[in-house]
Parts: sequence; C-alpha cells; structure tokens
Amino acid sequence: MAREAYFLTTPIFYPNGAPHIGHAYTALASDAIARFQRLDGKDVFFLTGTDEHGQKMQQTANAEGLTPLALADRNSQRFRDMMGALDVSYDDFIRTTEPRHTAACQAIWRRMEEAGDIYLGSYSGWYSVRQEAYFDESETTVGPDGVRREPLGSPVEWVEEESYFFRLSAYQDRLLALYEDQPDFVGPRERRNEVMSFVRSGLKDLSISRTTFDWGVPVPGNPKHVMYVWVDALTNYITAAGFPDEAAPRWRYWPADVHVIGKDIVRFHSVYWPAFLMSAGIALPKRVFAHGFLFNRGEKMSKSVGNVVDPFALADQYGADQFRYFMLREVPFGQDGSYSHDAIVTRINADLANDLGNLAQRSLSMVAKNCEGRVPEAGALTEADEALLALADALPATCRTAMASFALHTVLTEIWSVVAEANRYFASQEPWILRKQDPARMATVLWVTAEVLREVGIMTQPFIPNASGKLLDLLAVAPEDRVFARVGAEGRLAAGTALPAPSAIFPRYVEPEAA
RNA sequence: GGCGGAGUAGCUCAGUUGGUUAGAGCAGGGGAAUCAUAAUCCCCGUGUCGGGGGUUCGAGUCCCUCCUCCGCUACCA
Repeated sequence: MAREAYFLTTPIFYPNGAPHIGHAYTALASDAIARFQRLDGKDVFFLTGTDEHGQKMQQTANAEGLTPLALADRNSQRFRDMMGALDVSYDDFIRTTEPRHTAACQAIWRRMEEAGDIYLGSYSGWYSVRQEAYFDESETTVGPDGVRREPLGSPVEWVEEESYFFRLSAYQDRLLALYEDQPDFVGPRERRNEVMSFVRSGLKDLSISRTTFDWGVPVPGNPKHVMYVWVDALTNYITAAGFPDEAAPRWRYWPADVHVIGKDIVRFHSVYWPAFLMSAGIALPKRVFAHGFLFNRGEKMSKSVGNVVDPFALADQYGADQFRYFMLREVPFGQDGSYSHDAIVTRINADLANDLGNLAQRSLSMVAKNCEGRVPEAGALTEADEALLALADALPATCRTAMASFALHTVLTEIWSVVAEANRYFASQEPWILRKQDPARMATVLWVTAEVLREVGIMTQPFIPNASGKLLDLLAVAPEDRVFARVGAEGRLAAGTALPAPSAIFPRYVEPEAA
C-alpha cells in the first residue's frame, strides 16, 4: 500500500547576503513538521532552496566583482550549510538558476499566456531597486537630501518600460471563493482576514516582466524581458515536483500540503500564486501557513541596531537541538516571538536538562545499578502505572491534533506535560526506597518510567532529533521502531533487553566564566 | 479614514457554545526527599480579567462607547 504523500516547502531564500535567524526559524519549523509527518508514516517531500535572480543579486555581485552566478553559488552554499548546522532534513534544495527551473518558468508562462491572461503593456513609475517594486508617486517622499524615497526608505527612480501584465483583476471572485471554500487555505486566521480584505478591495493587473536588467528567466518569445521575481520564485515549488513533466516521479507530491512562509510574503503566496496556478490549469496548494517574526529581546533585528544574530553562532553556543527546542517551544507558531539569552538558558536547563534529561538519568542509572543494566521486568501494574502509561500512549493522537493547525508549541507542551507527570510519578513511587523494601515493585516502577521515556523519545524526535536519538539508544530501541506507530501497547519495552551504560542526553547550560 | 486583532497574576500566555471559589509555565517565598545533571516533589497569588455603560438570574466570555497597542489597507498631501 502506497504511503500518503506529504509535500511541504519553505520559501526559497534570497542569497544576496548571509542567512539570518529568520531564515533559520522558517527552516527549523518546517523541518519539525517534515520529521513529524515522516514519523507518522507519510511519504514526505520536503523542499527548500534559494531564489537567485533579480537586480539586487546583479548589483551585489557587481559590487563584489563577481558574476551573479558566482555570488549565487557562494551564498547558496551558506544556506545549505545552515540547513546542515541545524539538522534540517530537506529532500531537495532547489536553485532558481538551474535549467530545470528555467524550463518550468517558461512552461507556466506559456500556459498563462495561452489562457489569455498575459498581455503586453507599458509600465512607468517610481521604481525601487531594493524593493524591486514600483511605487505610486503618492507613496514617495522627497527627503531633505533631495532624494525621493518609498515608504520603507529606499531610493526610487523614474522608470518607464515595456512590461507584460498578468490579468490578476480577473481572478478576484475565484480567489474569494477559494478562501470561502477552504477556510484553512491561508493560516493563521488573522492572515486570512487580511488577505480577504485585500482581495475584496479590488485587484489590479500585475506587471510580471522587467527589461531594466537581465539576470532572470527570459520571457519565452521575447528575451528582452526577464520574468518578474514572483513568477520566477513561486514556480520553484512545481519545478521541484517535476513540472512541466506531469509524468515525473515527483509530480505525485503536487499539490503541496503546505507552503510554510513568513508573514511578510503572505500576499504573494495566497493571492498571486493561486491566481497563476488557476490560470495555468494547475492544482492549488492545500494550505499556506505564515509564521511571525522574531525579535531580539523585544527589539526588531536590524543591522543598524547591531542586534542581528547569526544562526551558526547560536547553534554553536547552545547546540542545534537546544536552539531548535527553544524556538519551537517558546514562540507560538504563527505569532511573533522574542528571544534572549536568558530565555534560552531557562528553557534549556528547565525543560531539557532538568525535566527530561535528569528524569532519564535518574531512572536509567537505577536500572543500570539495580537491574543488571537490562530492561526490568514489570509486575502487575497499579492504577498509577496505568494512568501514566495512558497519558504517554495518547501522545500521537494529541500531537497530531495540534499539528493539524501547525501548533508546534502546543505539541511540545503536550509532550512535556507527560514528562512532568512522569517526574511526579517517579517522586511519588520512590523507587530508591523500594529498592530495599520491595525490589519487584521497584522494577515495575523503573520499567514504567523507561517505557514512558521511550514514548517521549519517539515523540520528541521532530524537534530535538539528536538528543531523542541518544535517549532511544539508551533504551536500545531499534531504528525501525522509532516511529509513532510504535508508541503505545504495540511497542512496549521488552524485559531483559540489554541496555548501554546511561549517559547524559542534555548537559546543563553553564555560563562561561566571565573574564 | 476603512477593515481586523489584541489589552487577564511581576514576566509570557490559556481561558470552550456566558454559569460554581479565573488557570498554567517562568520568576519569587516556605517545606520534603536524597535515586539523579545542586536535578525532583509538595505548599503559597486580596489579579479593579484596559476604563465606563448595558443585556442577563448570572459576563473575562454578548452589545454600546472610550483609551492604548499592533497588523493589513486607503487617502490626503
């Protein structure tokens, strides 16, 4: 029986600079979803990559004395490195400069053209190179330095060019129907509201080509033009699925189950993209989910403030698992969040080292010392034993429910509520006293605790893959048994199984000695 | 200006279709235990649920209004 396909994507990142924490956050969250679905038995295709065209790339390359492609090669690799440093388990890393992508862009263009949705016109207005967008004169202001700028502050220049347009105005009703019929298409809900009100207010046709630079995908039949950034970038999602070859092995993954994005690009994904696909006669993605922004101690990160944080440095300082856990546990997925050194340390020590790490350590070291280092034999289970096991057994269902709305933080909360319950259980059962008074009962308590750790270890894998793996190693769980289907009665630890010597899975974070 | 969201314990937030003494985590105070990574467990909150008015037997939970913050969007210039 074929497993159910699950296709999720990150946005493709613009590599005219180094990856920052926002990129890392998107990637981490997407990775947790991808790993979760794999462990839940889905056939997952997890796509990420880099968006390498556009005038900014061309200009940055010029400034550095490189060709645009050389710049893209170098910086795209840094994004790949980041994925590695954070243990992001992508299945494909697409680059928009690849031939397969040019082919896909030109194919979708032709289809939109055949549908009668593309026409040649001309465009003039105040253009910002940095934003790669035109602005209405009313949106611009002339500063004291005599330079005209758009609302975000980048300089604009008067540009007049021939341009192809996409008949976006024709899609207003179909888009609204989409949002009505599929209330989950755009999430979280507040984003859906914004999108709907934007579309309801009226859509103008969209300029989808440029002639002012040539670093892009040429428009078929008129190579004077290169495609507008969003036609190029959004199309990556189907390129990777094999488009336009609908017999390609990966085409079965399309339509995507979810495009994970940041809230700044909601409109492109929930308005332009479905319109393009409708025009081209291609199935629409099932969902678009936008996460929020991260702030450094409540302040927006910016180069000028100097509080930009390098994801490599964070992974290095705290550990990739710890960093992942913090980001996904502390910030409700979909909302803005804030991080600080103190908050990260608190999470690492309280949740990871103390609650989970120490529970594993205290129970498994008792097993090592008192049960010959083998999974102990459980006797008859008491009500307390059954109650704790029932909570852990329920985790796949509980977590699946939270995951259905991408509530990653809730998934973690649910898992840790079981960890907390296991700590209460262990303390109240007092196996260190039973050791002398009732060794058989001690063995049962240790077995129950180890079994709950097994289940927790399986469930935490999407978030903290390395530490979870270590925990499951300590419990001698076979690789093929580390899946959600083995959580519950079917996968119980077998008494007598030899276990390796216990070792810490999470060190406490200790401040480096101040100089 | 329009649309939408938010304002609940020191901090971050939960609070179902209105219903018993408004909850959790963290921080703080006290205690127990000593198996364990000085970890764990137990106990401790007189919060004007932003202000005011209203509906109701009863409102954090519905209606009106005001204040503050945020998002999207428009316009004036």
